[in-house]
Amino acid sequence: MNHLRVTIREVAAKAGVSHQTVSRVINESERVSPDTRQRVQAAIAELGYQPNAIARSMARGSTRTLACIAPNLTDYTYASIIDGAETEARRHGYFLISVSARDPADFNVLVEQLIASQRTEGLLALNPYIDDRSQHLPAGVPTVIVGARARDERSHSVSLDEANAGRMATQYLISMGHRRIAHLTGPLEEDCSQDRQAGYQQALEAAGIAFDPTLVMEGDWSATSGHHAVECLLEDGADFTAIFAQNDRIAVGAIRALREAGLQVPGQVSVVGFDDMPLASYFDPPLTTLRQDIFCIGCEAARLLIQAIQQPGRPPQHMRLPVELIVRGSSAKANSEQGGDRNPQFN
Amino acid sequence: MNHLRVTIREVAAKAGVSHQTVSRVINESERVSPDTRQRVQAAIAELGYQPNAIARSMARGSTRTLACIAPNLTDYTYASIIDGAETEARRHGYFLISVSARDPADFNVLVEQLIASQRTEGLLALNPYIDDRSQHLPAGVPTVIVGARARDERSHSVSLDEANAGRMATQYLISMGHRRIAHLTGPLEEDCSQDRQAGYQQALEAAGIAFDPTLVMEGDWSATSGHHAVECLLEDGADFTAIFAQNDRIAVGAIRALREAGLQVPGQVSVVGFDDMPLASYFDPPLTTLRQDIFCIGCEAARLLIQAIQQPGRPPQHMRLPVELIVRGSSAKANSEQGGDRNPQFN
DNA sequence: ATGAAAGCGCTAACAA
DNA sequence: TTGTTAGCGCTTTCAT
Repeated sequence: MNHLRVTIREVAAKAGVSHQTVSRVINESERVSPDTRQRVQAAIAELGYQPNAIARSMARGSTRTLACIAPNLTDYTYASIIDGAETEARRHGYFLISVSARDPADFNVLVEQLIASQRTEGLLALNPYIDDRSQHLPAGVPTVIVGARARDERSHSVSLDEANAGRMATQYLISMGHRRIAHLTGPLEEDCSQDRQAGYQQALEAAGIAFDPTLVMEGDWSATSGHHAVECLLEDGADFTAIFAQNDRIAVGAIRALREAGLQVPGQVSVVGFDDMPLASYFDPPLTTLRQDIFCIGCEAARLLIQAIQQPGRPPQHMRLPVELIVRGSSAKANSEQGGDRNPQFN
Repeated sequence: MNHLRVTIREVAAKAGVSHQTVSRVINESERVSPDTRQRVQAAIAELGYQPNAIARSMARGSTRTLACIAPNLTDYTYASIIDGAETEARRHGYFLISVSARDPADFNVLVEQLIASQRTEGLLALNPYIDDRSQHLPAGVPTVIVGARARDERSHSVSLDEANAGRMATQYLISMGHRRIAHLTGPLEEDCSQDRQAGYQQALEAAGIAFDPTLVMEGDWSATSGHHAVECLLEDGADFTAIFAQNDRIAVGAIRALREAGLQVPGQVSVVGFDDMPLASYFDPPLTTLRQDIFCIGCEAARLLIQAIQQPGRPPQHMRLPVELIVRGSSAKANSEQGGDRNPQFN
């Protein structure tokens, strides 16, 4: 096997044309006679010629590659967004380089290596921290923020309608007769956690229920943090008949802790999660949760980014996708004899 | 902001040196006087110069980019391998382009676009189908097969010691007194499913238990397929006191189906899964499973691939990583009064 | 220690 | 319709 790759000029020589004509053929230009095209294509096939993508990027000044920076690549949410974005990108002839940034410093290094180096033409920033002093988005490069609010005048964004989602979950629990609703959040430095909490408070307010900050516990999205939050709540003698958890893993951890304390779900405490992760319906009890079309978020983000690349002057777009409440077994009507002033752990 | 990026020549002009000297500075060559270096670095900082990665790739003939083709990017197993590989690749100065190939045709297109176009220098093929007539690995390009056996004389591979894992799970159940052990596999066209099943059969044989093909059900890795497999087994009146499922999702589906049939887990049927996925310990009952260090598999795969790129003549390496049995609540000793000849569905 | 010249493989602009 | 000439921004000889 010939290790030296065949170039456009060798094809040209073989076909008896100039290298430019070969270029026209591989770029599907109309300005080539059918006969010439035929000969060039034959030469290409015979030599097994493949255009060199880097040389094309160089000559065109366009790499047809996007960058995606996420906190990690394994969380189902991030992985799904990336999968959606990758699929959509490829439909448009783009590739996606996905990297995980463990911290803001890492994020900045990656922006430099991927964007400033012009290796990629646009950036998908998944769930960046809101503190813009620690993470620097590149100026002058198309950027789509996913899962958080845009933080400047240039960036586009795609996210859920988080506040509305928070309201929906809370309203649902209120409609089931719950008035003491604990709230287990993700890291409050993340936009989505803040927005979901805002929705939670709005729903309480709308129902005339006083917001009780002692019922709010911050977590880190892990089941362990949900478990711990409920332990703390119970230790403090908190009084609640329902829990709204900001993701399904927190919900699952919370349910475990409730069980360990001898509380029944949903008999004594109802639990609502968020995400509708793949096995949400296989937990015991099956999780009531807010479903987001996470693959779609990734697709839309990639679509927006490619539009931004191809139409530079375009004003920033901000997409908000809806969520859907999926009612399963982890939530139920509040027990009427179980008053809001009795601590459920003593039932 | 100047949209036209600053080049090496502008830096050179500003520093009063040739562009080549700037090149030496950014490539950390020794052959530059401290004084010149200083001036160049000042000019770089002042102009905000960033080397163009594509031009460097072009000039060097090396893109420092790897390709990773996976069936999808969302399965926890694939996502973890990719995360591990990406992290390791970056430690070595490489980026990773990850794509999902929905079918073998897609796989071949991607190989062409990513490898043959010389956009990437090596390939990580996750769990490719064993049928090598449908998926064409590139010749002459460093390749590491992950999660399957190497299919040619050139490719490297990283995978679990699947057969041994299958034996371990089965031996464990046998040691708990089970003799009628059903086996729920993944798609049998995948190497790992075959190998795990081989281990299962070996363990039975070693224990003098006849292999009963009616106890083996093929699935597609989904919880639904596990659920369905158990339904079929029960409908057929199959006789078993334990199940070895080839992944945790299948196990979870199986447990659901057993419950629906009124069977207790692990009271009447023990279940062992595979993977130790993140919430395995949060299911009811917590899953007994085989844990694999999946992030490590990704790291090793990337390490091997980069070695293969940097030392072309290197003979193919084949790494096999161990698994670990994690005993939790879904498995228990076989009920002595629950004979091997009674159908558990009638208990 | 530094600079000049020659490409890497391709596309784009202009000629013919 | 086709060919010629210049680069793209950098690295790599080879001089000096």
